[in-house]
Amino acid sequence: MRYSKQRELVLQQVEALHDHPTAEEIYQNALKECPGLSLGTVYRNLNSLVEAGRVRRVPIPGQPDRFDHTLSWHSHLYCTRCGQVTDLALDAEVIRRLLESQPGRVTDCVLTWIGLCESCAQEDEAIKTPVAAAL
Amino acid sequence: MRYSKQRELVLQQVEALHDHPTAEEIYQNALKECPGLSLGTVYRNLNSLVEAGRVRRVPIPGQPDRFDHTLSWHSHLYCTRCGQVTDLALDAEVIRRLLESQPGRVTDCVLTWIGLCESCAQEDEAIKTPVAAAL
DNA sequence: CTTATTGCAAAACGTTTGCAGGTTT
DNA sequence: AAACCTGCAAACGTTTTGCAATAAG
Repeated sequence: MRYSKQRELVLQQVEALHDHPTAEEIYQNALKECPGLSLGTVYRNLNSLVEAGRVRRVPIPGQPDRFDHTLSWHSHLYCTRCGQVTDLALDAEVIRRLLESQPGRVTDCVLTWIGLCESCAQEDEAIKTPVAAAL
Repeated sequence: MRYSKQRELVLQQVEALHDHPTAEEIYQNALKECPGLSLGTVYRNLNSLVEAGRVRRVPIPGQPDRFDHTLSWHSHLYCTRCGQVTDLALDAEVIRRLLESQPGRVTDCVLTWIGLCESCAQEDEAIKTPVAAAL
């Protein structure tokens, strides 16, 4: 893999944006520092960076892929209210038990939680109980 | 939700095809029994059946959605060699520990294993060790 | 000088949607 | 009759691709 200004910039963005940006978000941010950059190049570079193991792809059902600078294994919570994706650590022993219980030759595992993040869960609670919120 | 021949047929197909068919596969099979059926209708009905809880959607990263007649919670293995999706039971205690450890208000969880299914893992082994396979 | 990488635009892909007409209740 | 559902085709959002031009080694 040859050096390229564009790929370096894409990697920088993924490492700078810690909120699991989409390709489009990475593109919009990178554009500020490299006018003329094209979205296709961002996609191509994200693919090679994922393949090279420098970046992780975070697939979210029914949503565009996100990208993660954290390389160690963890799970994600997709909040259906605010759209935010947050990292969730998992008990190491639970992971080991999961991995050990699998037949075949597993190379990867995608674990995604769907629901409300902590702050949306709180807000939602407040909305559901307006009386309590007014106190 | 009103009765419709097309929706009934889509449901039948999901229940008949136990290999996690895609919308396209369901469409192709249903077409035999209902010529003139349209793909859009299959998508619409799959969506309403999922919403009604009669069918489960199985999202596979980078692949079209699959649909599952099994309603109880389980995980899936996507074989990157043959493309097959197989059900994988999970230890109930492990699931409970996973769910309990989550913050926010989780409503669903998608757990997908990526790798080789048992038969592809075997074949792959045979290819990698041709001498052993010849014995 | 060779070949990877780029920007651009077009296409691919899976899926949704608007509409006019047909079905169910 | 009112609502729902259909087929059709067009549109959608995300991602990939073919191409000629540019940049890296």
